[in-house]
Amino acid sequence: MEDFVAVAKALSDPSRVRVFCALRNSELCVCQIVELLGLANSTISKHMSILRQARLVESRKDGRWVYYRRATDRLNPAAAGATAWCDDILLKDATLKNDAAKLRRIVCTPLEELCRT
Amino acid sequence: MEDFVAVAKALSDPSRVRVFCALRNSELCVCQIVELLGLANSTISKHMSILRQARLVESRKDGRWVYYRRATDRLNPAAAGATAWCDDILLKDATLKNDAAKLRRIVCTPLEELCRT
DNA sequence: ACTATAATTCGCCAAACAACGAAATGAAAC
DNA sequence: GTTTCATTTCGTTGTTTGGCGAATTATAGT
Repeated sequence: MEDFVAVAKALSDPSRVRVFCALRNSELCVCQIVELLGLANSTISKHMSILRQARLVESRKDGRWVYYRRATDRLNPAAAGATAWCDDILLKDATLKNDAAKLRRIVCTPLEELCRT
Repeated sequence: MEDFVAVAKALSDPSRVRVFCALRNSELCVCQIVELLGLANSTISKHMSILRQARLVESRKDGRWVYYRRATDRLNPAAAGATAWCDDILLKDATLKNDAAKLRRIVCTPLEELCRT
Protein backbone atom coordinates (compact mmCIF):
# COMPACT_ATOMS: atom_id res chain seq x y z
CA MET A 1 0.00 0.00 0.00
CA GLU A 2 2.75 2.46 0.93
CA ASP A 3 4.65 1.70 -2.25
CA PHE A 4 1.53 2.12 -4.31
CA VAL A 5 0.60 5.43 -2.73
CA ALA A 6 4.16 6.71 -3.08
CA VAL A 7 4.06 5.99 -6.81
CA ALA A 8 0.62 7.53 -7.23
CA LYS A 9 1.74 10.63 -5.34
CA ALA A 10 4.86 10.88 -7.44
CA LEU A 11 2.72 10.86 -10.58
CA SER A 12 0.15 13.29 -9.21
CA ASP A 13 2.11 16.36 -10.26
CA PRO A 14 2.29 17.47 -13.91
CA SER A 15 5.94 18.45 -13.74
CA ARG A 16 6.93 15.05 -12.44
CA VAL A 17 4.83 13.30 -15.06
CA ARG A 18 6.54 15.35 -17.74
CA VAL A 19 9.96 14.38 -16.46
CA PHE A 20 9.05 10.75 -16.13
CA CYS A 21 7.75 10.66 -19.69
CA ALA A 22 10.77 12.52 -20.96
CA LEU A 23 12.88 9.70 -19.55
CA ARG A 24 11.03 7.18 -21.67
CA ASN A 25 13.65 7.12 -24.39
CA SER A 26 16.87 8.32 -22.90
CA GLU A 27 18.47 9.21 -19.63
CA LEU A 28 18.71 12.92 -18.89
CA CYS A 29 21.03 15.15 -16.94
CA VAL A 30 19.52 17.49 -14.34
CA CYS A 31 20.41 20.56 -16.36
CA GLN A 32 18.58 19.11 -19.35
CA ILE A 33 15.49 18.64 -17.23
CA VAL A 34 15.81 22.18 -15.92
CA GLU A 35 15.90 23.37 -19.52
CA LEU A 36 12.89 21.27 -20.46
CA LEU A 37 10.61 22.37 -17.62
CA GLY A 38 11.91 25.86 -17.00
CA LEU A 39 11.96 25.46 -13.21
CA ALA A 40 14.70 26.25 -10.70
CA ASN A 41 17.19 23.42 -10.35
CA SER A 42 16.46 23.16 -6.65
CA THR A 43 12.85 22.47 -7.60
CA ILE A 44 13.86 19.84 -10.14
CA SER A 45 16.12 18.24 -7.60
CA LYS A 46 13.23 17.88 -5.19
CA HIS A 47 10.97 16.44 -7.87
CA MET A 48 13.62 13.92 -8.81
CA SER A 49 14.06 12.84 -5.22
CA ILE A 50 10.32 12.18 -4.99
CA LEU A 51 10.42 10.14 -8.18
CA ARG A 52 13.41 8.26 -6.85
CA GLN A 53 11.81 7.55 -3.49
CA ALA A 54 8.89 6.04 -5.39
CA ARG A 55 11.51 4.00 -7.23
CA LEU A 56 10.28 5.24 -10.56
CA VAL A 57 13.74 6.52 -11.48
CA GLU A 58 17.36 5.83 -10.66
CA SER A 59 20.38 8.09 -10.97
CA ARG A 60 24.03 7.79 -11.75
CA LYS A 61 26.75 10.31 -11.28
CA ASP A 62 29.21 11.06 -14.06
CA GLY A 63 31.71 13.68 -13.07
CA ARG A 64 29.89 16.88 -12.28
CA TRP A 65 26.70 15.67 -13.84
CA VAL A 66 23.93 13.49 -12.47
CA TYR A 67 21.90 11.48 -14.93
CA TYR A 68 18.43 10.15 -14.24
CA ARG A 69 16.82 7.23 -15.97
CA ARG A 70 13.73 5.14 -15.44
CA ALA A 71 14.23 2.47 -12.81
CA THR A 72 14.44 -1.18 -13.71
CA ASP A 73 10.86 -2.37 -13.49
CA ARG A 74 11.62 -5.53 -11.56
CA LEU A 75 12.76 -3.54 -8.57
CA ASN A 76 9.29 -2.25 -7.85
CA PRO A 77 6.16 -3.93 -9.16
CA ALA A 78 4.07 -0.88 -8.25
CA ALA A 79 6.27 1.26 -10.47
CA ALA A 80 6.14 -1.21 -13.34
CA GLY A 81 2.35 -1.14 -13.54
CA ALA A 82 2.28 2.63 -13.26
CA THR A 83 4.81 2.99 -16.04
CA ALA A 84 2.68 0.96 -18.40
CA TRP A 85 -0.41 2.95 -17.46
CA CYS A 86 1.37 6.26 -17.86
CA ASP A 87 2.97 5.51 -21.21
CA ASP A 88 -0.24 4.10 -22.57
CA ILE A 89 -2.52 6.96 -21.59
CA LEU A 90 -0.20 9.84 -22.30
CA LEU A 91 1.01 8.66 -25.68
CA LYS A 92 -0.98 11.35 -27.46
CA ASP A 93 -0.81 14.11 -24.87
CA ALA A 94 -0.20 17.54 -26.38
CA THR A 95 2.11 18.82 -23.65
CA LEU A 96 4.24 15.72 -23.86
CA LYS A 97 4.48 15.86 -27.63
CA ASN A 98 5.68 19.40 -27.26
CA ASP A 99 8.19 18.28 -24.64
CA ALA A 100 9.43 15.57 -26.97
CA ALA A 101 10.10 18.14 -29.67
CA LYS A 102 11.86 20.40 -27.22
CA LEU A 103 13.88 17.43 -26.00
CA ARG A 104 15.18 16.67 -29.45
CA ARG A 105 16.83 20.08 -29.43
CA ILE A 106 18.03 19.76 -25.87
CA VAL A 107 19.81 16.44 -26.28
CA CYS A 108 21.73 17.90 -29.21
CA THR A 109 23.03 20.80 -27.16
CA PRO A 110 26.30 20.24 -25.29
CA LEU A 111 25.79 20.09 -21.52
CA GLU A 112 28.31 22.87 -20.91
CA GLU A 113 26.25 25.22 -23.01
CA LEU A 114 22.97 24.18 -21.39
CA CYS A 115 24.27 24.72 -17.89
CA ARG A 116 25.62 28.14 -18.74
CA THR A 117 22.06 29.49 -19.07
CA MET B 1 -2.60 15.04 -18.89
CA GLU B 2 -5.16 16.65 -16.61
CA ASP B 3 -7.21 13.49 -16.51
CA PHE B 4 -4.16 11.42 -15.78
CA VAL B 5 -3.00 13.67 -12.96
CA ALA B 6 -6.49 13.80 -11.47
CA VAL B 7 -6.60 10.00 -11.33
CA ALA B 8 -3.10 9.77 -9.88
CA LYS B 9 -3.97 12.38 -7.26
CA ALA B 10 -7.18 10.56 -6.39
CA LEU B 11 -5.16 7.41 -5.77
CA SER B 12 -2.41 9.16 -3.84
CA ASP B 13 -4.28 8.98 -0.54
CA PRO B 14 -4.51 5.69 1.40
CA SER B 15 -8.12 6.25 2.46
CA ARG B 16 -9.23 6.77 -1.12
CA VAL B 17 -7.32 3.72 -2.29
CA ARG B 18 -9.01 1.66 0.40
CA VAL B 19 -12.44 2.85 -0.68
CA PHE B 20 -11.72 2.30 -4.33
CA CYS B 21 -10.55 -1.24 -3.65
CA ALA B 22 -13.53 -1.90 -1.41
CA LEU B 23 -15.71 -1.08 -4.39
CA ARG B 24 -14.08 -3.82 -6.43
CA ASN B 25 -16.79 -6.34 -5.73
CA SER B 26 -19.90 -4.45 -4.75
CA GLU B 27 -21.31 -0.98 -4.60
CA LEU B 28 -21.33 0.60 -1.15
CA CYS B 29 -23.43 3.13 0.67
CA VAL B 30 -21.71 6.12 2.28
CA CYS B 31 -22.50 4.90 5.78
CA GLN B 32 -20.86 1.57 4.98
CA ILE B 33 -17.73 3.38 3.87
CA VAL B 34 -17.79 5.47 7.04
CA GLU B 35 -17.96 2.26 9.04
CA LEU B 36 -15.13 0.72 7.07
CA LEU B 37 -12.67 3.60 7.37
CA GLY B 38 -13.74 5.10 10.68
CA LEU B 39 -13.67 8.68 9.42
CA ALA B 40 -16.27 11.45 9.72
CA ASN B 41 -18.91 11.25 7.01
CA SER B 42 -18.07 14.76 5.84
CA THR B 43 -14.55 13.50 5.24
CA ILE B 44 -15.78 10.47 3.35
CA SER B 45 -18.03 12.67 1.27
CA LYS B 46 -15.10 14.80 0.21
CA HIS B 47 -13.01 11.75 -0.63
CA MET B 48 -15.82 10.38 -2.75
CA SER B 49 -16.18 13.64 -4.61
CA ILE B 50 -12.48 13.53 -5.46
CA LEU B 51 -12.79 9.95 -6.72
CA ARG B 52 -15.83 10.96 -8.72
CA GLN B 53 -14.14 13.98 -10.27
CA ALA B 54 -11.37 11.66 -11.41
CA ARG B 55 -14.17 9.52 -12.87
CA LEU B 56 -13.01 6.50 -10.93
CA VAL B 57 -16.42 6.08 -9.32
CA GLU B 58 -20.05 6.89 -10.02
CA SER B 59 -22.95 7.27 -7.62
CA ARG B 60 -26.64 6.61 -7.56
CA LYS B 61 -29.21 7.77 -5.10
CA ASP B 62 -31.73 5.34 -3.64
CA GLY B 63 -34.09 7.00 -1.21
CA ARG B 64 -32.09 8.41 1.65
CA TRP B 65 -28.96 6.51 0.70
CA VAL B 66 -26.27 7.22 -1.84
CA TYR B 67 -24.42 4.28 -3.33
CA TYR B 68 -21.01 4.47 -4.94
CA ARG B 69 -19.64 2.03 -7.45
CA ARG B 70 -16.66 1.92 -9.75
CA ALA B 71 -17.19 3.87 -12.93
CA THR B 72 -17.60 2.16 -16.26
CA ASP B 73 -14.08 1.92 -17.60
CA ARG B 74 -14.88 3.09 -21.08
CA LEU B 75 -15.84 6.51 -19.82
CA ASN B 76 -12.30 7.36 -18.88
CA PRO B 77 -9.30 5.56 -20.34
CA ALA B 78 -7.03 7.04 -17.67
CA ALA B 79 -9.21 5.48 -14.98
CA ALA B 80 -9.31 2.12 -16.73
CA GLY B 81 -5.54 1.74 -16.77
CA ALA B 82 -5.28 2.88 -13.18
CA THR B 83 -7.88 0.38 -12.07
CA ALA B 84 -5.95 -2.49 -13.57
CA TRP B 85 -2.74 -1.26 -11.99
CA CYS B 86 -4.37 -0.79 -8.61
CA ASP B 87 -6.13 -4.15 -8.49
CA ASP B 88 -3.05 -5.97 -9.68
CA ILE B 89 -0.59 -4.47 -7.23
CA LEU B 90 -2.79 -4.38 -4.16
CA LEU B 91 -4.19 -7.88 -4.46
CA LYS B 92 -2.14 -9.09 -1.52
CA ASP B 93 -2.05 -5.93 0.56
CA ALA B 94 -2.52 -6.58 4.26
CA THR B 95 -4.66 -3.51 4.98
CA LEU B 96 -6.96 -4.32 2.10
CA LYS B 97 -7.33 -7.94 3.13
CA ASN B 98 -8.32 -6.70 6.53
CA ASP B 99 -10.78 -4.28 4.94
CA ALA B 100 -12.26 -7.10 2.90
CA ALA B 101 -12.88 -9.10 6.05
CA LYS B 102 -14.44 -6.11 7.77
CA LEU B 103 -16.55 -5.50 4.68
CA ARG B 104 -18.01 -8.99 4.81
CA ARG B 105 -19.47 -8.11 8.18
CA ILE B 106 -20.56 -4.65 7.10
CA VAL B 107 -22.53 -5.71 4.05
CA CYS B 108 -24.48 -8.14 6.23
CA THR B 109 -25.52 -5.41 8.63
CA PRO B 110 -28.75 -3.55 7.81
CA LEU B 111 -28.11 0.05 6.76
CA GLU B 112 -30.44 1.41 9.44
CA GLU B 113 -28.33 -0.18 12.12
CA LEU B 114 -25.04 1.00 10.57
CA CYS B 115 -26.22 4.58 10.33
CA ARG B 116 -27.40 4.59 13.94
CA THR B 117 -23.79 4.41 15.19
C1' DA C 1 45.60 24.29 -2.97
C1' DC C 2 42.24 27.19 -5.41
C1' DT C 3 38.51 28.30 -8.45
C1' DA C 4 34.56 27.24 -11.08
C1' DT C 5 30.43 24.88 -11.45
C1' DA C 6 26.54 20.99 -11.27
C1' DA C 7 23.63 19.28 -8.00
C1' DT C 8 21.57 18.89 -3.46
C1' DT C 9 19.99 20.62 0.91
C1' DC C 10 18.04 24.31 3.70
C1' DG C 11 14.85 27.94 4.99
C1' DC C 12 11.13 30.30 3.64
C1' DC C 13 6.35 31.45 1.66
C1' DA C 14 1.84 30.84 -0.47
C1' DA C 15 -1.41 27.45 -1.98
C1' DA C 16 -3.51 22.94 -1.50
C1' DC C 17 -5.06 19.21 1.45
C1' DA C 18 -7.09 16.05 5.01
C1' DA C 19 -9.58 16.10 8.93
C1' DC C 20 -13.37 17.69 11.91
C1' DG C 21 -17.95 19.65 13.57
C1' DA C 22 -21.78 22.55 12.41
C1' DA C 23 -25.05 24.11 9.20
C1' DA C 24 -27.63 23.18 4.89
C1' DT C 25 -29.99 19.99 1.66
C1' DG C 26 -33.24 16.74 0.31
C1' DA C 27 -35.94 12.52 0.51
C1' DA C 28 -39.02 9.39 3.74
C1' DA C 29 -42.03 8.65 7.30
C1' DC C 30 -45.23 10.29 10.21
C1' DG D 1 -46.76 20.16 6.69
C1' DT D 2 -43.50 18.68 10.06
C1' DT D 3 -40.05 15.75 11.66
C1' DT D 4 -36.33 12.54 10.86
C1' DC D 5 -32.21 11.30 9.13
C1' DA D 6 -28.38 10.25 5.32
C1' DT D 7 -25.56 12.99 2.82
C1' DT D 8 -23.31 17.17 1.22
C1' DT D 9 -21.50 21.76 1.80
C1' DC D 10 -19.23 25.25 4.61
C1' DG D 11 -15.81 27.13 7.70
C1' DT D 12 -11.79 26.20 10.46
C1' DT D 13 -7.37 24.12 11.72
C1' DG D 14 -2.98 21.90 11.35
C1' DT D 15 -0.08 19.62 7.83
C1' DT D 16 1.85 18.91 3.33
C1' DT D 17 3.34 20.53 -1.04
C1' DG D 18 5.49 23.15 -4.93
C1' DG D 19 8.09 26.91 -5.77
C1' DC D 20 12.21 30.00 -5.14
C1' DG D 21 16.91 31.77 -3.76
C1' DA D 22 20.86 31.15 -0.70
C1' DA D 23 24.04 28.15 1.42
C1' DT D 24 26.38 23.65 1.02
C1' DT D 25 28.57 19.69 -1.12
C1' DA D 26 31.31 17.46 -4.42
C1' DT D 27 33.91 17.12 -8.64
C1' DA D 28 36.93 19.09 -12.63
C1' DG D 29 40.22 21.95 -14.28
C1' DT D 30 43.74 25.12 -13.44
